[in-house]
Amino acid sequence: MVERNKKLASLLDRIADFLELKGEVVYKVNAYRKAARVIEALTDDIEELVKSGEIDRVPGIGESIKGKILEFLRTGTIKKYEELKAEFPEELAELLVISNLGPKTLKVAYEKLGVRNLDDLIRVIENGSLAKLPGMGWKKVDNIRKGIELYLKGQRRMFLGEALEIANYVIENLKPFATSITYAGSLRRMKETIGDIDILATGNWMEIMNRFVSLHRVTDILAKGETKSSVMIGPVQVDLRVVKEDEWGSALQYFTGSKEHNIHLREIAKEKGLKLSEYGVFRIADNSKIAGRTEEDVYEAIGLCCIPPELREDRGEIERAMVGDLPKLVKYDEMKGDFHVHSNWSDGTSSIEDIAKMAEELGYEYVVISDHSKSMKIAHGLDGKRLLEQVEFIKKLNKKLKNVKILTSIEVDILPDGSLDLPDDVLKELDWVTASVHTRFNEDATFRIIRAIRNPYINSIGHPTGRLIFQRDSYPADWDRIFEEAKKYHVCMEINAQQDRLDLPDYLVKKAKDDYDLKFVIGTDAHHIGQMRSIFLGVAVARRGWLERENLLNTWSLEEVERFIKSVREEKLKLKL
DNA sequence: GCCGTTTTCGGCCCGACTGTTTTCAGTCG
Repeated sequence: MVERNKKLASLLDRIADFLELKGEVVYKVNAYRKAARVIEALTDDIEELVKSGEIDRVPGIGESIKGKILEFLRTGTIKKYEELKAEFPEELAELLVISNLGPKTLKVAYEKLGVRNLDDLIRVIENGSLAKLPGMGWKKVDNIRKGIELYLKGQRRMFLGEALEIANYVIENLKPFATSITYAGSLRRMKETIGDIDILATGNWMEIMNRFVSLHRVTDILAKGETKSSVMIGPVQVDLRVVKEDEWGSALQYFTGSKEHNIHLREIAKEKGLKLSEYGVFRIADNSKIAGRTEEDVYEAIGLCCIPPELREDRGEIERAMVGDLPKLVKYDEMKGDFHVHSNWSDGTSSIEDIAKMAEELGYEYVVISDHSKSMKIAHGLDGKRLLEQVEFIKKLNKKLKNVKILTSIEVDILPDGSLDLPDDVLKELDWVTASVHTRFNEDATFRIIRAIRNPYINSIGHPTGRLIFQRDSYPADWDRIFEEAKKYHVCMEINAQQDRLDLPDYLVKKAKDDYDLKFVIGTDAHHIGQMRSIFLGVAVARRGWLERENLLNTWSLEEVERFIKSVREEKLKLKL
């Protein structure tokens, strides 16, 4: 995420909060919110866009907000924000994230009861004065109390992999009783983290709902009805909805989202005299239903081709679907190899033979064994001598293997000065070389990565941002410069498929593809053969990054990959001369 | 505040639920 964009977005968000508290018209508030989302999603620094004049073409940013952006770039803040901050306590706006407590209620509590922060709010709930306000009552106050409890617990999102496991458990157990059943929401869009799980089914609602709430792993039943039930499975909320067969497509479309995608879609429907809801597509004129049974029907009725769930974030996919020009995304079942697996030669627990066997089982043509290099002492990293022993070992093993080839490799450490942890005369013996940063996560890594990219034997950068989801942010880095250099030196970006990495993240994948036409490799970074199965998480990131076959080496045959490696090495040696 | 092969003004996504209402406001997804 571009740091400056993030700061600007949060400032605009806060202005929206204050305006909402002030009672401004909702459209004005929404305009600021939308602009904040748009700016946050930009992969280019907002200052660059202003300089180049491209800012005028960014949807959702008009004269007024553009003026505030200029002001922000000039002064580091926005006068309107400072004024509003003088009018309302900042802490008050923060309370808006509490469920069941909206701006209207909060405004009245502030004006009539002097509520300025969470402590004040709890106090007026306890002493009953909030319930006495006009339009309020004990039930509303009770719901706000529940909202506060949730807020204090700090709702944790979960990894995509965790959510999929739970969703699949529910679906497997309900499948025998449903005509159709699948997961929807951010899970179906394969977002990197998931809040709660939405499952959609058709069939006999009573049977399905009964089975659902009595699943073994259910720890709490929150609600049970004809169309919607909610349970807790451990700390995770799972919602199940049962819909009619002829509403399956529109319901699936609606519940898959994203919200932004759906809003944009409905605007387009409206322009065409249509109305889109979870119940179907209707002609506004006579309220007749023209689609709803399948998602394809729904999109088609609005004049679009069906958009893969991973793209539904309103980042240009709707415009592309209107002209029938969606990317042909890589598919989950077309992976022909894994570019990053550790063996028991370093810190992995599986033998190279077992890794080969697993690769065969997964239907691969090749697997890249890349252990750690020597400076990773904790991981028993390989020095030059042991690495060359491993290369000899693999050469012999390859002669015995029939269906799969092991490519020799190393995950060589990029040292603090940008040099590599192994000499070139060792690296040149390998089929593939991945270079990764494993130290000094707080320092800007741009020059280190660029120096590594310029090495003639490097093929890819491993987990390029170094982030750990929920745990550690990316180190600061100038991705434009890195991608530019990677393009010049034919270096691929890894999409690391470990569930807590997913690195490169989807938005940078899209940027690297769109702006620099880079190539990518998915590596599971497996330390045990079981983890090789998680490659689908990497494919999900690739799809969310709009990748097609030509962008992703894993979809290529062994022959294509070897040809690519050979030509790239020749090119790079030429550059060196 | 943004936006325009219906427009430079007058619109702005759709529906459900809840609670406090006697016709609707607030909140949510």
